[in-house]
Amino acid sequence: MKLSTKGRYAVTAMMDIALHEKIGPVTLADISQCQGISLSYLEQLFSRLRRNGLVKGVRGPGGGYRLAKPANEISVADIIDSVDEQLDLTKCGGKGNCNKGEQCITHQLWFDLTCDLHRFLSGIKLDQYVNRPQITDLVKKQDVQYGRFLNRRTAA
Amino acid sequence: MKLSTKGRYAVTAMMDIALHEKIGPVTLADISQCQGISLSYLEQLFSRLRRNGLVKGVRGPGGGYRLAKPANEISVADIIDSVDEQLDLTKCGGKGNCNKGEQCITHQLWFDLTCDLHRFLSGIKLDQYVNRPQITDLVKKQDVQYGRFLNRRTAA
DNA sequence: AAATTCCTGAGTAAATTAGTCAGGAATTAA
DNA sequence: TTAATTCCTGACTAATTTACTCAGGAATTT
Repeated sequence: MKLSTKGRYAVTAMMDIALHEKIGPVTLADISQCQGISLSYLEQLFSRLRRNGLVKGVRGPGGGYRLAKPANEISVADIIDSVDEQLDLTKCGGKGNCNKGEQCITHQLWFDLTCDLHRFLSGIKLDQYVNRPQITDLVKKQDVQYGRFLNRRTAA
Repeated sequence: MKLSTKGRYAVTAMMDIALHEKIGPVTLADISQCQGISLSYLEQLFSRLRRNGLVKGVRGPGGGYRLAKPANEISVADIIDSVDEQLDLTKCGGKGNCNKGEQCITHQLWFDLTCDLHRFLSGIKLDQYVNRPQITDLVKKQDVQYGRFLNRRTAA
């Protein structure tokens, strides 16, 4: 696990999709424009999110990305792990050979911290933010601003 | 706040000092050798740790660095904030102008997350690890291995 | 058939991390 | 008082990661 802007981009994009689940698939082009992330970079990130089973791609007009499972089953930890592919803070990848084959003095600290942090971020699911009026209002407003989903009938 | 290898280096180094508080100041040369971090990089990091009031430098032979306050008053968050100088995960630095002057849809999420994470890492103090037999044993063993503190009388 | 969108991979630019080098300032011990 | 030790500073470089660009193909819808 690492915590940097890359993971933030991924979570932001996933949130955008989660917030529009009821409308239908969300295109990367839309996310790119509305969230200010380059399209190609999003494609890189989504390639990983897809391989990790967090999203499903739908091709063709009207297509885009949807969540591959319910929003209450996708955690911030899942997303960050998908794009950063680092599961822990230890130098040694949890093996305990961080200092010339032996444990370094902070191995235990990082090991514990990784567990705690992972547990913590695993507890934060996408759906926790999806239904806050504070956020849904903001989303509606911004969708109008960007002219999103204008000629789309709401999906099943 | 960011969570990367830079912060890990800093925490590792601080732990090394905390673990030897009773013996006396710890030199960056020692830390460099024992923890496998380049001396000059350590100097960069300690420049910040010093300016942030976490360590005190003691010059001259027998010198080194000590903690500027008790180990139970120094948290992992303090250390990471010192070297990474980023207090939050939001794109906008907490200002809420992340998307063309307005809040982006994930502002609240990052804002909350930052608070939680900060609180969490603030709760982990250096002294929590200093007295674990598991760790002190390891330290003693490695100190012998590296020939540390051989001709030093234990300090006050 | 044409438009849309995902999807892939290779390549580049920018930022951050990590390390190198050179030299000076304070302190201790011989 | 000299020499050794150690902090301390700043400028520079290398490596890695992050972010972006470009080009083109595959599936799907209209």
